[in-house]
Amino acid sequence: MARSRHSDALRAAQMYYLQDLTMDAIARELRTSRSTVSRLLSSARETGLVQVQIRSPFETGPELESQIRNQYGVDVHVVPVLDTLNEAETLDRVAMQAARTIGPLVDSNAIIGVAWGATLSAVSRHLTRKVTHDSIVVQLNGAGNMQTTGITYASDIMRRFGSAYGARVEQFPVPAFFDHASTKTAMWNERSVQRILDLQARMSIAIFGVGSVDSDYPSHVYAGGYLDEMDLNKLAADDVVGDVATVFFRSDGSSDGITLNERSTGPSHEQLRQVRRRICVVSGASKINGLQGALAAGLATDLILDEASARRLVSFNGHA
Amino acid sequence: MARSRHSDALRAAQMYYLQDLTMDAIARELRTSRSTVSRLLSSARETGLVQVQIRSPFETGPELESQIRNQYGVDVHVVPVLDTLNEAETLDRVAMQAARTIGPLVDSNAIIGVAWGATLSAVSRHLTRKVTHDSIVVQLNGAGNMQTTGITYASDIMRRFGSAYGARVEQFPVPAFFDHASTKTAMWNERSVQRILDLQARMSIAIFGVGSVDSDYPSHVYAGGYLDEMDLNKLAADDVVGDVATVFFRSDGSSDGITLNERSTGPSHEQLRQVRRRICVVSGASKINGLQGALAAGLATDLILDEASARRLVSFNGHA
DNA sequence: TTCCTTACTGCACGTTTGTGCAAATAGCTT
DNA sequence: AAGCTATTTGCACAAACGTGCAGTAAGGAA
Repeated sequence: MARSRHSDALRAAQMYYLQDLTMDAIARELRTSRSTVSRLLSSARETGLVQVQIRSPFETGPELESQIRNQYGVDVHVVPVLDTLNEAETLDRVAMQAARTIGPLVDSNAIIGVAWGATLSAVSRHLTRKVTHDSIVVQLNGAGNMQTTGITYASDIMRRFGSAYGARVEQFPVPAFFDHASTKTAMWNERSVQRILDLQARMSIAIFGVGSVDSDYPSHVYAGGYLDEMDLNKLAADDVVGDVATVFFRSDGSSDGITLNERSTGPSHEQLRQVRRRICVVSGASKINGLQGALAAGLATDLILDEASARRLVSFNGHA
Repeated sequence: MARSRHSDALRAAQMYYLQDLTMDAIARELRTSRSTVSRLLSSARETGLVQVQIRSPFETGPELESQIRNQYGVDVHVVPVLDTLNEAETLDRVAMQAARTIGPLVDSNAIIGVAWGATLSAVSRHLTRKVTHDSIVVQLNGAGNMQTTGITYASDIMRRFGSAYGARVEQFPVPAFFDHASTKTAMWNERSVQRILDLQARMSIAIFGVGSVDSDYPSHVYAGGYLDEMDLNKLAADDVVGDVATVFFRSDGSSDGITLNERSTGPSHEQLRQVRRRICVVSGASKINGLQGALAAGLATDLILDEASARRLVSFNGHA
């Protein structure tokens, strides 16, 4: 029976983590084999029954973190990685740690806004389960583009978030950018769209990466058929350095007069800043410019990034 | 340098618990040996840098817990132990789990009231370290008796609490019971005593066991030279079933008219009930009667006890 | 400098833990 | 009941881990 399985996992977890017994001893008490106990414990970790937290007492923690914390006023988690790892490995490690960091922040009745992109995709693959009630995962911005509807890619991300937290998933079935601002206006009056916008307005957590215009490894937005050449030229002319959820900004955080934003489906920066917890995940030193702009715009309350980027971010501001 | 040691421990902990690397891999990244990493991780756990939490989603948890929760309105943690273990082993396991359960509740600026006794002694030996600021550990009741000052015994407990949480320790250098109520009145007007009483009045957490009159394994209070035969007779005549911090109560939780309480140095039940978190630790089925009285008196907000006792507590009330 | 004390490191060994695989069991369908 | 599929279990082996011990480095006193 599934009932006893769950409660066995609980007992095993208590004995293992709280009483420091060996799996062997636990197996004897539960009258089962040691390997079953090993699996019970795995599933206990997997389902979020056991939560490992690292509370970095930041008065003594690495000064990198407190430096960033002070400069930008965000709660920062630096992920230690060797500088020699390649982008993909780094992303994987950052994503894994981001997923575990996000876990404790998610709670029942949360409305979780989720963007899409390579970073979020990686994060979504490492989420640890956690039981919550009446939570909702809502897509922050449309994912359709000129070639595909982009739906499957973004919806995979959303689905993983939803199933990790037992939350209802609300997709946003619109393109990333409209061709005409007037179409957006029209759509924004549709009740089906308003339902999503209403959820977004009530978000308690938002999770996103950043796009950076000059990334070596350009974000999907800049390379994936979402924008045509004219759009890209206009972005350059407007001094855009990056985006969050397909809404663009300049290095100083400003975004006034960037016309492309009028056709974008992501939440305005003003709206985003209303959200209580705004978690930004960044991996890869090439995103520095975008990240700097996003921080200047005050888009994040929590920042999770790799050590190399953290270093560059500090020196970036240091001699700027 | 101690600096790099601490931050290595942090990095190692992040890599081990958040990125799922093996100690071997971490050792290579930190350019040290695997055994050093093992030790770094031990110290990270030891110092509370890593915190393992088990969040029992009680809608599906063992019904024992929710039954007690509903009957007595306390937050309960049942410690799984085989019924066949002896008292000492059970106490040890309960104490270990109690210590880990208490950890997350202790915070900076806390004033922690601590009683003494076999249970608290065991708990104090298993506390996990946690860095806090400006916390104070204050002794709940005097420990002197007719034969000894009881100071070393109780003060060991206090000292362990203090050093685990980096808290200042405030002992209460009075006997457990005065011979004359008038002496107590006099002492209670002394400024040195008032300083302690003032701290007690501002406690945010209180931690105590229960004494049970008919325990097979009688509490120190009933056997240790604290009370003479006349006192014990009077307790029996008053229908006393147990005590918390040397303040007695009856099975229904009442304590009016128990004259011995006028000579006791522990906090009155009324005062104790003012404390936000009141954590009661109980091990051993023979304490059921005392525990039942303590719960009836509403002395605890949190209860940590072994499974066998939990079962007896439920059936006790079931056919009562 | 030399000697002493203390704390840390890596090795080697025994213990503990994860996991592929085959057997067993449970759940369903016909 | 039989037959099928999907899980779950225990075994056995390899991988990962903890710890006593001896060697080494880092301070401190004479």
